[in-house]
Order: sequence, then structure tokens, then C-alpha cells
Amino acid sequence: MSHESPTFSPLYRQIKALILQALETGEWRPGQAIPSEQELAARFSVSQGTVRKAIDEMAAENLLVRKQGKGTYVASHNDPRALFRFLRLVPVDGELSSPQSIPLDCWRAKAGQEASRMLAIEPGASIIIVRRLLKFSNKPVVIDEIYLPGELFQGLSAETLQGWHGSLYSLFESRFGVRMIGAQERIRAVAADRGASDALKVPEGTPLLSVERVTYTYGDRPVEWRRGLYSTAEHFYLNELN
Amino acid sequence: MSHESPTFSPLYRQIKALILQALETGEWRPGQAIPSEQELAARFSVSQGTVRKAIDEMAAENLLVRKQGKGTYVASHNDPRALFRFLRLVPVDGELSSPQSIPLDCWRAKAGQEASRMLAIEPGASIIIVRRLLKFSNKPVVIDEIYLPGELFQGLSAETLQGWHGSLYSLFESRFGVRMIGAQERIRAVAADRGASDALKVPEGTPLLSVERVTYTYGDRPVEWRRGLYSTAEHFYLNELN
DNA sequence: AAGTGGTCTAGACCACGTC
DNA sequence: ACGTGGTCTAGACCACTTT
Repeated sequence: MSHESPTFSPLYRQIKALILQALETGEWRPGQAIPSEQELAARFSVSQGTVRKAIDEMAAENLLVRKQGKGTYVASHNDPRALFRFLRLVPVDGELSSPQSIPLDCWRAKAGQEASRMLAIEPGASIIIVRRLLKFSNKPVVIDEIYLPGELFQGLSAETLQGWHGSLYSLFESRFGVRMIGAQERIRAVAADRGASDALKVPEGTPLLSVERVTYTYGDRPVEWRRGLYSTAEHFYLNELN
Repeated sequence: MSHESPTFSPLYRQIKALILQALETGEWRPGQAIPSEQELAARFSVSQGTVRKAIDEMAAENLLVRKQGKGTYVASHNDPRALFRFLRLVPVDGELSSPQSIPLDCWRAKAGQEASRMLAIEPGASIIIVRRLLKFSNKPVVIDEIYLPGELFQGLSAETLQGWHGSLYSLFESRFGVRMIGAQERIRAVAADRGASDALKVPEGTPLLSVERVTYTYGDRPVEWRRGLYSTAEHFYLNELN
């Protein structure tokens, strides 16, 4: 194996890229087991240790999940543990309960300047906008406005959302084959306007968390842009720094 | 090597614990190089690969920093790269500039209920309280109130803070031997009270981010509790979700 | 018993930084 | 030239799950 200098990429990263590619093309689907390390080693003609290192990195990135004695699985948003990876909201006191997602609106539009920049699509391209409410213990806590590229989410409608019980990302994954694997959130404090005050049942002007999120799929391609307003009277945004 | 079942801990974790212990006792200090993998392998009578795996984990936890060709170093808050690991504040537009820390007050007190719970010390134990302002490009952006266990930070005074140029954590590390290695932040939105409005030069009632942080040293021991109020007019809190 | 991931070892060689 | 971390291999054995 020759290791040419400027573009040197170790073997295990090339293997990683190949596995990634198989995930992207849907050869192995979320929730399913991928082939064993031995099989992959044979397939790619490398040692098991090299496959192992590739998988190690992907497990650290939450793309794969290892289960000793069973196998290695493609991570899925159907797994309830995955929910709080993207929703870092915790009640001030009391147990961590699962929220209920209530779709309010869903319509099509053309991408404006901001949406086109955030989603890396042409201005004027088709987008879908979803507004939805998140309730914890039957109390409204988050109001979200979500922008999706129309091309990837063809057929998404209010009815689709109504009929789905589970997280949005598990819907996107199951119905549209779009897997969210990372995101960047920009957080500020804002005053509740009329709309937010109505939806969240708080007085106008109440300080709220504004959480702007760009979500990425494989290859760091942005596929969702959303803005959430969080009522932090009884919840807070929890962040671990390591 | 026998691997008794219920309390089984792999060898590389035991090595990790030993290295951790050496860090804790100050055998190797922040910024310094630790012995080479070969030396450590000899010292602990294991293979280099086992030491390597222990160090891998500690590098992933930002306790050690590997530098190919040079050696492995103890992570330090003197390293300017470490600053934004704990200060996730980014200007809306413009370059990422380093903030200026301006100490306002520093006094001793007895731990109340909340401080004693957060710092895991006895109620009534001695604590030190610091108030300080953070300026970016000479504009006030963050006002912090910081609670420290008096026992660990004996001799910390307003003069100490005045004379220090660098981050607080690099001061704590250099002068008091206390290394911050992780933290948990609870974020909410609040309205600026009189004090915050004065310090941050914003109208009373302006929505601000309230960031409560508990910071941990080795062994997950809490050693700092602080509350910051962030003005998010020209900055936002940036969080990466993976 | 068989198959999976997890650990541990030993040795060879490569890439990087320093002397 | 030398020492450091980084990669790759091959083989042995352990722990966990399923058959």
C-alpha cells in the first residue's frame, strides 16, 4: 500500500467512506444490522481491525450502533433514545416526559433569500413550510416553523403529519429516506410576539428562547432549517460541555 | 488475565484510571508532555496498543492532546483554542474576537442552600463570589456571577483577578491547580433586571439568555457554579448537535 | 455450539517533527 | 538519523447473545 504524501488518507477512512456510501444509497436501512466485521473485512479486502476502526468512528458519530454479541446496526430516529439528541429540553422539576407534536399548518412556497441560503438551494425553488406545536404534559412549550426543500419531501402534507405518531425525524427517515445526522443551533433570547404569545399561552413580551437550527444529512448537506420559540417557564435547554 | 464477570473492567480502562490519577496528582502538568506510549507501556507492563486505547479515550475527552511526531500533552486552558470550548458565543456578523474579562467584585461568603447543593459542599462552608463583565470589541455582552468553594481557591481576591490576563479557567489551572474538564449548562430566557440592564447597557426588560453552569473537575467533582446573563443583540449561543 | 463484537498482543511500516 | 504518534495486520482469547 503506497501512501502518497499530500492527499494521504488512511485505509480505514476509505473503508469508512465506502460504508457511508452504502448507508447513503440505502443498501442497509435504519434499524437494520450491517454485515459483520469479518464479512466487511472480506468484502473490502482489509483486516478486521481496519474495518473496526472505521466502524468505531461512525459509532462515535451516532451513525451506527454497536451491540455486543448481536451485531452493528444503522442508527434510527425511531429509537426513542434518539429524540433528546436533537431536543435538549428538560423540565425544571419532574420527570423527562415525551412531548406531543401537534401540526398546525403545512404549505408550499418559493424559497426566499434566507431559506435559499440556509438550505443551499436556488432562490425561488420549491419549499415546504410546517408550523407545529410541541406540548409537554399537555402544556404548550415550543412553537416551531420548519423549512424543507420541496424536492426531497414531495408529497408531505398536513394529512401526512396528522397521521404520524412519532418524531418528525423518524417520519422523514421512514417516509422520505432523509436521515438527519447533525445540526447547528443558534440560540438567542427574544420577546414573545402576538403569534407566539397565542400559541404558547404566555403574555406578549415574555422572554423566549429563539432556537434557529440548520440540520444536515450525509455529507453535511443541509436539508432542514427551522426556528423554534421555547417557553422556559418550566423547562430549560440543557447542554453538556466536554 | 482473568476477567471476573460482574465487575469486569478492561485493561485499557485500568490504565486510563492510572493515567488519570497521575494527572490528578499533578505528576504531569497542563501543557507538558506525558511519557511516550512505549514508556507508559513499559511502566504499566502492557502492550503499546493498550496504552494507545486508553490515551485515545482521554484525547476524545479533551484531557490529553496528541501531536504526531512530538508526543502527547496534557490539555491546558492556556491554549487559546480551549476558550470557545466553554464560551459558545459567536458574533452575528464579523469575526470571532477574543473577549475581555473585567472583574467587578470579589468577596467571601457562606454557602447558602443552592450553592451548597450545586457545589456539593456543606451549607455554611466558605465560598468566594466573583462578579465580572465580558466585553467583545469593547462592548459589554455577558455579566457573570461565579460561586467557588473557598477551600480550593484560598487567596483568590479582586487583586488576583485584576492582575491576570487570560481566561478565568487558565487562572484557576495555573494558580490553584484546579482543572475544569466538563460542564453542564441550563439555558433559559429572562428579562433584564436593573442590575443586568446597567451592566450590559440594555433597557430594563430586554430578553437575555440566562446560562447556569456547573463545572466539573476530575472525577466529576463540581468546583464552580455560575450564572451568566448574555445579551443576544449582536451575538448568539452556538451549539453543535451530533 | 456458533456467531457477534470487545480486548490484548506483537511486529512491521508510515508520517511527522526535531536534531 | 532518531523518536514520536499513526496505521495495518494476524492471531488468540473473552464477553455477550442466540440457537
